[in-house]
Amino acid sequence: MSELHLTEALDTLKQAGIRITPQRHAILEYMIQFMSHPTADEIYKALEDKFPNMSVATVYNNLRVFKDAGLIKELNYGDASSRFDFVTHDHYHIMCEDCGKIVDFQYPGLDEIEHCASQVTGFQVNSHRLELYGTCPACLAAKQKVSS
Amino acid sequence: MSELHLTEALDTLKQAGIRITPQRHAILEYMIQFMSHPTADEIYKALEDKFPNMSVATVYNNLRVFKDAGLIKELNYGDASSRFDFVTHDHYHIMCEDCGKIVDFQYPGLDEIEHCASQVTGFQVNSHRLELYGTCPACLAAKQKVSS
DNA sequence: TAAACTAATTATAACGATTATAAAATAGTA
DNA sequence: TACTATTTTATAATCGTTATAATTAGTTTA
Repeated sequence: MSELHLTEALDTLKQAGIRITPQRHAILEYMIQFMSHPTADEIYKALEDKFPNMSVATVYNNLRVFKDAGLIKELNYGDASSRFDFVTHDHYHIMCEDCGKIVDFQYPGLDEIEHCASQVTGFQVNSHRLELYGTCPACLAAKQKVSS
Repeated sequence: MSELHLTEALDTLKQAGIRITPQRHAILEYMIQFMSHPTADEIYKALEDKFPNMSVATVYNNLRVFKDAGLIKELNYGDASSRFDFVTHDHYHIMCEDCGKIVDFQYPGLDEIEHCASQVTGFQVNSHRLELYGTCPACLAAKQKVSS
């Protein structure tokens, strides 16, 4: 399953004429295997055993390469580091405001809103970003315990 | 109209025990009058005639104060500077990927999606963020001209 | 397979937005 | 008017990210 994602991803790169280096292979492998939403620095730290000489710039460069190739998405959160998300199927994110955990969830097409906005503003709409914020079950439970 | 927003905003601050300084007054006035989505630096530059000695830190500090008081919202765009939006009624933003222009538009309640996500993930949902991206009419026209 | 060409990596320094700090100034109140 | 906590200012620091230039290494072609 995750093997498939990896070979597909490598194929996409090859198609686009992008070289497959060991570092790129490892970064992709990491993102697919853990399916988390890591920062560039987390990836860098996770791979420093395997690549003691790898530069942070390499991580950033390659994340941009992957992003341009459509393999991953970048999630911005103001001052904090960007997080990167391997693209599988369309999904949205819900983030815990207490612990920062990010959970995926699916929701059927919001194409409707893109169409509506296009009508009203005259924009040609390419994409949208939707995120929810709240408190995750674990943090809810923790709060419950404190207050009781 | 914008007068009303200003006095309301000042009132909110007073209620919260936050002092009204000339700088705060001017920043609020600027945001309400132009109803744009300025960066901290744009505000800083716009007010440097009135306050030649004002520090950038003052702008940042007060934007945070206003944000905590619920008067404004912060819009993050990765590496680029945050933009700040005076809160009036609920609306969403659509951004031009070519020139960076941000336009407001309204769309009736997406409470449905908050409810749905809550069911699926077990989160308590507090808020959401939705943004659209595309090309504005002016940039569309410019492209048309070039290609014809 | 080896040479050649080009792209990628590394190490480092730079950048830019934002924040921390400490001293000076000031708003709000008694 | 005087007091006191808050705010402003000026400056330096921080941190994520990117630019640069030299070195290394994929890939292609002979």
